[in-house]
Amino acid sequence: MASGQVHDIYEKLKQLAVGYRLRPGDRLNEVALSKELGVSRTPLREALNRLVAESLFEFKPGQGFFCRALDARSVFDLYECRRITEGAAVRLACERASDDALRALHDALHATGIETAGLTVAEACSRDEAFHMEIARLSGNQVLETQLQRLNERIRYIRWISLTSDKLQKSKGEHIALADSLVARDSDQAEAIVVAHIAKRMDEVVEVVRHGIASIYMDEN
Amino acid sequence: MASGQVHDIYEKLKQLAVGYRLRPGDRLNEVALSKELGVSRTPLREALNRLVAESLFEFKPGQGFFCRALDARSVFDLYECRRITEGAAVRLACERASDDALRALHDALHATGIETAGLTVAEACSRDEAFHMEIARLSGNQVLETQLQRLNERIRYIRWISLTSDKLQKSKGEHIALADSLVARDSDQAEAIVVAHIAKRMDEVVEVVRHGIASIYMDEN
DNA sequence: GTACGCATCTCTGTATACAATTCTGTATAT
DNA sequence: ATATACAGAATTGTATACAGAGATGCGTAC
Repeated sequence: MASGQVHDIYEKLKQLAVGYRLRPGDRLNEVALSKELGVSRTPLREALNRLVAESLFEFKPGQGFFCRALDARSVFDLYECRRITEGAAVRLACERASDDALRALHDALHATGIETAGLTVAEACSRDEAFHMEIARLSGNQVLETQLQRLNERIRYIRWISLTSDKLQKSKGEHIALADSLVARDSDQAEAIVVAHIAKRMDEVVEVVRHGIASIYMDEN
Repeated sequence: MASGQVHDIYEKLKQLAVGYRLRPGDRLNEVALSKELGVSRTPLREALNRLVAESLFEFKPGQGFFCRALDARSVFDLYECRRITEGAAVRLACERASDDALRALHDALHATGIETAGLTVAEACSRDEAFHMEIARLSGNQVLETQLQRLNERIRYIRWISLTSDKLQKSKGEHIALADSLVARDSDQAEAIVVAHIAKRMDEVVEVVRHGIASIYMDEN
C-alpha cells in the first residue's frame, strides 16, 4: 500500500481542474469528492494542499478548498511569464541542444504537422503545448521546464477555449519557422518568433477572459 | 479554530528548511516534528505536502518526507532561472513602475546602504533579497513576483553560506548602479547590470556547492 | 568473519470519529 | 417586503487509532 496514492489523487484533481469539470470559484465538497475518487478525506486533502501550493486551487480557512478563479489580470500575468520563460528557454535550447535533438524536433513537427484537420481541439491544444514543452526540455534547465509546465497548467483551459482552427493553422506555421530557426541556431530570430507568437495570443486571450468567462459557464449547463 | 493553522505550520517548516535546521537528504520524523510544533500529524502532513509542491521537500512513497538535497546542477538551474526572472522583472519595472516608486527604491537603498558593517550575514542577506524582491514587485506582475520568491526560498541557504563581507560591498555598489538605471528608465542598462550581477554570483556559488556542501555540514555539528 | 534470513520494532499511510465552525432555511419583527 | 435572529444541518479541522510497509538488529549457517 505504500504506493503513491496521494500523487494519483493529485494527478486526477489536476485533470479535473485543468479540464474545468470543477468550475472556478466553486467550493469543493470534500466528502463528495473523496467518495467519487474512492479514497478518504485525509489523502484527498493532502493532494489538495499540493495543488494549493501550485495555485491551481485556493484555500480559505474555515471554508475549505476552492477552484481558483481566473481574472483578466492573472491571465495577463501568466501569459507574460510564459512569454518570458519560453523566450529564455528557446534561447538556451539554441545554445545547448544537440544537433540531433533539434533535428528531431524539426522532423517531428513536419511529420505530425500535415493533418491538423482531423484533430479535436483538445488534441491540437495538447500537441501545441507538447511542442512548447519540448523546447523547454531542450533548454537543459529542469527548473525552467517545471516552471513552464506549472504556467501551462494554469492557463491550459484558457488556451483551449480561445483556440480556433484558423488560429491553429497560423500557429503551425510559426512553429515550423521556429523549428527552422532552432536548427539554424539563430537564437535571436528564434526568441523573436516565440515572443511574438505568445504576445499575439495574449491580447486575444485576455479579451476572451475579460468579457467571456461568465457566458462560457452559462452555456455549459 | 478556523484559523490558518496549516499555513502557520507551513511557514514554520519553511523557516526550518530555509534556515537548514533540517539538513538536506534527512528524513523527517513526523511524530517528533508534530510534537515539536505542538500539532498532530494530519495538519503537519498537509503543510509538508504544500512544501513538496514547492520543491522544498521531497516525498518518497513508503518512506516519508525528506529535506531536499541541493546538487550543483540544481543550483545552477535555479540561478539561471533567477537571472532570467530578474532580468525580465527589472525591464518591466523600468517600463511600468511609477516615478515615485523608483525614487523610493533608490532613496531606501541610500538610506540603509551606509552602514553595512554592523549587520550580521543573515541580515545582510535578507536585505539583499528584499531589494531584489522589491524590483520584482515593481514589475507589476504578481506571478513573476511569486516565482522569484519561490526561487529565492530554494537558494536562500546557498546565498547565505557563500556571502562574504567583501562580496557584500561589491553587491551594494551594483545595487546602487541598478537603482540609478531604474530611475533613469534605462531598461537595457538595468537588465545588463542585473544579469551580470547574478551571473557573477552563479559561478562562485556553484563552485561552493560542488565541493563544499559535505564539509559545511560536518562543521556545523 | 561474513553473509543471509528471520523476527521485531519503528514509522508511515489512511480511515474514522468527534469537535467546532460555517452555512442554510425559516420564522419573526419592523 | 426586507432584514435579522435563531436553530438545525452540513462541512471543515484535527486528533487518534489501526493496518501495513520498511528499517534494524540479532542469530545462525557457511
